[in-house]
Amino acid sequence: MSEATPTDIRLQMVWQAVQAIPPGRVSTYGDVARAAGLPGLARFVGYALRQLAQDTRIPWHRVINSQGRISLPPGSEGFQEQSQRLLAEGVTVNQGRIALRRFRHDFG
DNA sequence: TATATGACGGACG
DNA sequence: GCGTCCGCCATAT
Repeated sequence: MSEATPTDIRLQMVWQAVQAIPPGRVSTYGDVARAAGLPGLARFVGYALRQLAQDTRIPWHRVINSQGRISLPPGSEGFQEQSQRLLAEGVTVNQGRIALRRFRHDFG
């Protein structure tokens, strides 16, 4: 049996924080990291989302960068997927730019 | 062991 | 608004 490594634990924390983002709202990598108890590890959040399977039920599309933009290559499949999912939730997206209210995990 | 890369962020110019 | 640098963590080679 293999034990959970520190990285495995962190991945769980991040996914849990992402799952807490309600529909129609978005959060940033940095905020998710803080909500997961990993302040400053925004980059790790990107890594965590990258590990998700395509059939995951975790709302990864609600995570954008601090600039209010989608952090995926413009025009890429993932980019379009994220844009479409956000639009489907009523979130306004223009050329990868999100004009919307950020969801604050604890800070309302 | 060292270096490069990545779904980041903040400071600077 | 945009590009560059540096700091952050984990992984790939």
